[in-house]
Amino acid sequence: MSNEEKNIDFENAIGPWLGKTVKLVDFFLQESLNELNLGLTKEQVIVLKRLHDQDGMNQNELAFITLRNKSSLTRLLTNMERNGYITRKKCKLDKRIKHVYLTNNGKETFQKIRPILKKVMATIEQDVTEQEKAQMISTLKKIQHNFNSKIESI
Amino acid sequence: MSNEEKNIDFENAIGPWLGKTVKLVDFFLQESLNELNLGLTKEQVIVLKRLHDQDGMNQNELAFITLRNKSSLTRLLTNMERNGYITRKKCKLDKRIKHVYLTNNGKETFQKIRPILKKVMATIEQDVTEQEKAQMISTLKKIQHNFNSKIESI
DNA sequence: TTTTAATAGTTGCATCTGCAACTATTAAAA
DNA sequence: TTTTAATAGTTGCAGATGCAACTATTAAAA
Repeated sequence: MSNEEKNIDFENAIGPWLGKTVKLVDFFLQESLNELNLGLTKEQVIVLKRLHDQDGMNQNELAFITLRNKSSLTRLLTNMERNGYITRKKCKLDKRIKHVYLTNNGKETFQKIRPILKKVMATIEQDVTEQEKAQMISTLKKIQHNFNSKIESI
Repeated sequence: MSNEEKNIDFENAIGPWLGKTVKLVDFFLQESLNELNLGLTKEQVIVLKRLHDQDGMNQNELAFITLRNKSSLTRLLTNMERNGYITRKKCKLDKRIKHVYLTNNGKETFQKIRPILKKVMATIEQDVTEQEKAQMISTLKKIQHNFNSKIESI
């Protein structure tokens, strides 16, 4: 059987295993959030987390740090603003820019979901040794580098 | 600083690194597909791949193997059928079931995207040693097991 | 200073997604 | 055999996403 005709093997490749693992983690995170009955999505939770770390980021920064494009973030924030988790304030010095802040409700809500985030992250690393963890992150960085260097060279 | 107040550290945790890596891979895959100008999405490509491996699966099996729920698959297939990549045929023995087949166009299209899939998978594993790869997959399996055992116990 | 270019954010459009409720069909229980 | 339960797939609803085109504003160039 020539190489051209050989099936692409998803069972022994890193990519599919990565994808499946992330889907499982995402499912478990969303499942845990649903139990709180706050109508929160996992995407909104990441935004809450990032704003908790650094309140007042502008939308550009927030889009970058949460790994989505700006139009997607716009609508994510619209939903979160409607639900009272965040507010947008136009910058006085540069009226193009909007800074994003947690409301009190947003801050309180983050405290409610914090244990869930911790639980999910702990479940991921359960029975994973420090050595495995370091090795995993190292290889992930290498993979990211592989793509970043390809993308930048376009 | 008490443990309750400590920030959740995304930089030294496996979860966020996994998520970021998968997003980067997905972006690169979609980017590569867009260059073909076939209007194909990465999700559709995975369906083509799975049907290429095993034509005629029913929707339930296809949903399971592609890691999505059945309603999501229904609409994915609707789009792919509209674009002439697949057909659905009602099973005569059990009229609830629909088998899904690649059309000739679907088969030809898969041959066009096969090199892209190979390229993406090769980029992921570029400069990754066999030892690293085995270690990575082993740890990913462990993580999946952590969640699967939690989910099953509900 | 006027023109041009870059930037921040929004919106239209199309797709993907999950949940819950629904239809149709088949299998199991009474 | 009639009733009940389970199964396969679809649909309404709402959210997330990316791309391209758009507005408003600011910065750079002529």
